[in-house]
Amino acid sequence: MDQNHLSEEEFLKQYNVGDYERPSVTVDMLFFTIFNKEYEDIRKLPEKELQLLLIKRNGHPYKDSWALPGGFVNIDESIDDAVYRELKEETNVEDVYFEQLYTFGDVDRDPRTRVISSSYLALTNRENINAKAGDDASDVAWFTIKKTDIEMNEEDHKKTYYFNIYSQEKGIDIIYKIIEKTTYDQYVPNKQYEFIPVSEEKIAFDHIKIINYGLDRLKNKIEYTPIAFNFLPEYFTLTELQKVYELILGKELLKANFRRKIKQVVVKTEETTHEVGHRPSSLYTFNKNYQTLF
Amino acid sequence: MDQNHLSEEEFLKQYNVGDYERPSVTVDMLFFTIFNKEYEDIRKLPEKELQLLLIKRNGHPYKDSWALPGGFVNIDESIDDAVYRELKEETNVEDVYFEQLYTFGDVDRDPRTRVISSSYLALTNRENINAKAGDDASDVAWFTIKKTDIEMNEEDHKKTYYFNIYSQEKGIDIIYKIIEKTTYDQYVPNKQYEFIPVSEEKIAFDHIKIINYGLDRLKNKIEYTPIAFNFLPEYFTLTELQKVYELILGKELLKANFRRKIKQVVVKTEETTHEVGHRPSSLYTFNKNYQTLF
DNA sequence: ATAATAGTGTCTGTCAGACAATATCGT
DNA sequence: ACGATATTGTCTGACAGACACTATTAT
Repeated sequence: MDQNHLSEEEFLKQYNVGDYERPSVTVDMLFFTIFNKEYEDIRKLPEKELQLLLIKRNGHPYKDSWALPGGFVNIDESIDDAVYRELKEETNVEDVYFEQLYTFGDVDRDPRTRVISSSYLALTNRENINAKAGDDASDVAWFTIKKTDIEMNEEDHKKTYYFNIYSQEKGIDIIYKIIEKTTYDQYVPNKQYEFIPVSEEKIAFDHIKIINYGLDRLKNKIEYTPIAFNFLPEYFTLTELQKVYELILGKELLKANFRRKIKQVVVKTEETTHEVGHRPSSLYTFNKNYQTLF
Repeated sequence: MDQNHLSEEEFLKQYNVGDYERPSVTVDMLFFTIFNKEYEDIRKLPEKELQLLLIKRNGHPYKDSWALPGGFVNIDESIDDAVYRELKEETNVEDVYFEQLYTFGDVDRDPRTRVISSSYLALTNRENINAKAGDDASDVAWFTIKKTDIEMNEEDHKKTYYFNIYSQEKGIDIIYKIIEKTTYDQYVPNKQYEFIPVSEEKIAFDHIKIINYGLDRLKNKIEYTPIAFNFLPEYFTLTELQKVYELILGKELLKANFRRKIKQVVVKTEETTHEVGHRPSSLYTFNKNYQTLF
């Protein structure tokens, strides 16, 4: 019995949700894949690119800007279910690794109304994906993501780099300049985003911030979890795996050291690559019984 | 102009939020401090305990159970602002480190209505805090948190431990048994919570899950960020700092090694402890110009 | 002297970074 | 033979874990 002499059952029966204003809750998805860019010289291995799925907005606000796919969380589905549903709706894939990133809840994120958005990271290899434009989108495209360091000041705890989001196929090039500063009183770096106008194309809402947040997570997690394997097919070469790591970490690795490191995480198969114009490579699989990663 | 021939300004003017059902959004706060438990023998150093603030629920549901402090996110405030406001309301502190943990959004979290909750970690040292019971609470208390390993099976990727939440002062003892399993197809361990009834007292909602999530984050982050310093006053001894680390990590550390490790992160002052019944210790401060942590 | 804590030196094994050397395929 | 990639061996320095030893205070 509570102070109104109601049992829990009675209380829930008479409970009224109330009609004060509630924010809308949405999910935004960072759907990353790795794209193999083939060379004309078949003896050379394809170059890998980190790509992100963006949709072109059909209506206001941010009309004609590129936004993360996503949508509202329905009243009768969990946040994870909403992500699952949206992934299936927009890309027709079901079996994709995803994880929650961060929930963005600033008041002025969306000029229409108050929107709180949980961002999610989704990773897969490029096969079987057919992204299609939904109601709210006039176009869908995979964008290559690249960061280029401009300046690194160790003493100052300051880091400046270009953030390049482009689609060669569509002829779109979007550039932001990002300045990261770690101040004395907080160890979470402060990030400042500046749009560099090279064309009319832009990233909608605060999505550039979310994209960068996702890249940071990816970079951290690849060091101590096996997320990298989500980007690759079941069988892959060690050079392919290494290139995934190099792409996410943004630096080159030494082959011998990399192989020593991931030895316990992969299993060698009898199969090799064929007709590649050079020494064939053994194919490996992910070792599901790895103890610790690295 | 969009498909209805409206400019962005016109669009926003006529935009209607719509009246479909929206979930409620709340924040739940994990407010951790470290408590110094003094010994009668003044020559012995106080033992440190990790403590968490919980409130006793006044009404249904989970009446008389212990819950995390928190509340609704208002329509005109950011999630962080809501946390800031709640922290001030419930504990009257303003200058506290906090960070977002995870947003829990299962459909059946709260029997009253659909509630999506962002959990936050808040850390401070115990001074100047006066928690008070709010409207929805009949009591507030600091609970000591302890984990005791029962079983660790390396091959099986299985870990079992007791999760003990108690207040000696109030004579309350709450125990859960947690089983963590890492299965082949996912590297995020699956956690199973079992309430061990030693008394009538319980943890409300899914808050035991949130508490455990926060402890995991704390354990991870203490290794590569200076969060530990939030638990200590401005000046502290290295033994105190080490005990904070031991508490969070759940294992003893070797003094010489610990000191070598944190050398660059602290600054030695001229001051020492006084009248402690043994050799006095130098007092140290956090070095704000640390380059990397460990 | 003893209890209790503070503070330092050093041995050892592990591991990451760097680099070198050898192997195998197609043209 | 050459171009391209595959695969393995090993030297070195940094660093974490373990342990031992010395120092200083109050009772």
